[in-house]
Amino acid sequence: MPQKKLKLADLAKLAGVSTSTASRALNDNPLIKQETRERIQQLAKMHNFSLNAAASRLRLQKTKVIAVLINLDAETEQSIDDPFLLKVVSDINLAVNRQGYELLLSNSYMAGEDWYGYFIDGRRADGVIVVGQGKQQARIDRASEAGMPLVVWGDPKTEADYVIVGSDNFLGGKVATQHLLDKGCKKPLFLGEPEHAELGERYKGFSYVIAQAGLAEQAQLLKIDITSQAAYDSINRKLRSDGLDFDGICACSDMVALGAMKALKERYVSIPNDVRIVGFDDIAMADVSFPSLTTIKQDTKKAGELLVEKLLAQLAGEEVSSSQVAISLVERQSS
Amino acid sequence: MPQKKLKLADLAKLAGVSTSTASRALNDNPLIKQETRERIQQLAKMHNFSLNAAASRLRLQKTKVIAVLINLDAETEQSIDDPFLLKVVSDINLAVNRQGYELLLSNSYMAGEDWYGYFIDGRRADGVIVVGQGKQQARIDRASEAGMPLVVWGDPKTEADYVIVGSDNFLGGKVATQHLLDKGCKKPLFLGEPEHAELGERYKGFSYVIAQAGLAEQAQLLKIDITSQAAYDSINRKLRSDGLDFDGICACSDMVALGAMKALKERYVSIPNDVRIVGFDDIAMADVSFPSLTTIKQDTKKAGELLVEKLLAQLAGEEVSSSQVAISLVERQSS
DNA sequence: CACACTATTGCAAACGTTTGCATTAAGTTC
DNA sequence: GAACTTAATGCAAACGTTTGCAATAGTGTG
Repeated sequence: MPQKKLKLADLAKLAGVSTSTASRALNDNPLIKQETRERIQQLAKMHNFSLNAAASRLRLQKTKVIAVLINLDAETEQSIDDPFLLKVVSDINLAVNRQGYELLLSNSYMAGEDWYGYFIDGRRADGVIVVGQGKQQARIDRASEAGMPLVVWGDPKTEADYVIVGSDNFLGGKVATQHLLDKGCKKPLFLGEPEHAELGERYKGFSYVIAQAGLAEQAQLLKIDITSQAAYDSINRKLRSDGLDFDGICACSDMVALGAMKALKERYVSIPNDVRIVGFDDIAMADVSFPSLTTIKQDTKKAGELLVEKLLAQLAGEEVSSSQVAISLVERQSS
Repeated sequence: MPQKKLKLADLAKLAGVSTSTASRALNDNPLIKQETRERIQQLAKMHNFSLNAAASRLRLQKTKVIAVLINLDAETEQSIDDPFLLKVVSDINLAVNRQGYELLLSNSYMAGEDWYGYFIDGRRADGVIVVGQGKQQARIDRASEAGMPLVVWGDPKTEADYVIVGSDNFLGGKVATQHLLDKGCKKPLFLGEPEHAELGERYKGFSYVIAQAGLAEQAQLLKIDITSQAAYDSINRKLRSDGLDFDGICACSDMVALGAMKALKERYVSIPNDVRIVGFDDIAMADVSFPSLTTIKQDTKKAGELLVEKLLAQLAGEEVSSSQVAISLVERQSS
């Protein structure tokens, strides 16, 4: 069996120094002679020594952990399945690691009501990144007021007293819509949920371009839940009741776009000839679907880095503010 | 600003008892009078008190944390993007929480060479769940030998001295292939990587059914990386060079199946009339694609629960063994 | 050589829990 | 009422780090 866990004191004894010296040596403290430092570090490596993180955290009052809180819808402790959100988490993970922090994956189920108490007082993490457009506004506000280091992935334009990082959704909506018009659409349809913070901005972008082009009369809005299933159902229903009274779809997400596409294809509506479609997110499937999906790409990699950067800056006591990451149009076959 | 963090001793003072009593009360220790217990628990809630996890872990030598290690391919610190793996992680997360544990999301980049040292000695987690068919065999073995509580998501049939949970891939391959034959395929093609543990089992299942049906001559194997892009490219290449010399595809994953489907659709090969396709995993997209994809569903929810259950059993000192979760055929339009 | 300085190292306290053991209070038995 | 049991609580040590301060050794100066 693995011999008893080596603690710092043991390592120090092996090296013939005091624990203090060993501790400092491992942390590359210049107080310790270069030579001694290296010797101890080598020794540590040789013996597969690792510091007890619990002890270290207790002493330092810092965890070197960032919690990522995935905002589940309501209290239905369902798992997330939106591939885009998972991608965001994955990119945050990378950024967190690159900064030498660890990632505690959590959700509103674990964290309960009092996020500040749970994460910060509980010394589980030094700060929190909230992912997911949730109904948890109240809890976020409370945690933020309590002084919890916090960054949210969402719509940066939202008025809030905490830092938000997200795409320029308004611009995204504009670009997508303008692209549809450039391709000749006369009767565009917005498919999504305008009440929602981020999606609402996209809708505003849509409306703005429509108004500029003087197409307000011909444009439509189809309010749906943001799932591919809902998109599929509602497009189906609409085709049955109204017929094909649109020639372009600006979808609030790729999953929604794909759901809509499926409904159209089933009814032999040609894409992009009869209807052009633009999605949002650029998930992996956008490229694989047929026809491949034109979409607004969100730079999740950059976003992950920004989120972490800003959180760390907060921890360092700096003043930080919300910011946007660029979006870009990825033109494929569906338009 | 939030008043100074309340510690257990403070709470005790407020309640007029000793720290020991307070501690026991919060842990519902029957040594303490019921009435006192309730009083203190209420007080704790009132003051939003939470225990310092770092201190608690130090004292208990337990973390109540489970690490999930995502096996990145090689050292290319790339993020994961396979939606299926992310789904697995998400379901593990749920199961972990349900058991009152927290989830540390990690990867080979953070954990370095010596997993035992990093997670266990380092008191970062009590046990580890490894996700993802990786090349990290050596590290897994080493950690397992060192006595690290460990469960792996993979192919349960693999000979190993650690516990593996996964689908019955052999059966999955058989069911998928049989389904193709039932639908009338005469010239089936397996699309995937037979060297790979899990995928290899699926291929064996494929081969088994083929042999039984006496179709060994007509069947083919197309070895590819397990990405939709590789599938798309290789099917394209094959169509160009060999023409359409197959009438069914047994794909090793849904992403691969979708990539293949795209290539076929682009060349106006009719699905399922000319070629029938069966995928593996049942990711969200399988239902949304057009035609929707027949596939072998892996029960990730059940798998997540099993993984966690077995890990906790190990922690409790029980003897546990590998096991399989059921698979099921989800029949859709592509066949 | 005494002095002041600097470069290294060690001592010991503190971080906030949990728990074995001792203690007290209350109840029971003869 | 003494002796004994049981119920409830408190004392103090321990978990393994990190770090302010003290101490020592080494170096150069007048």
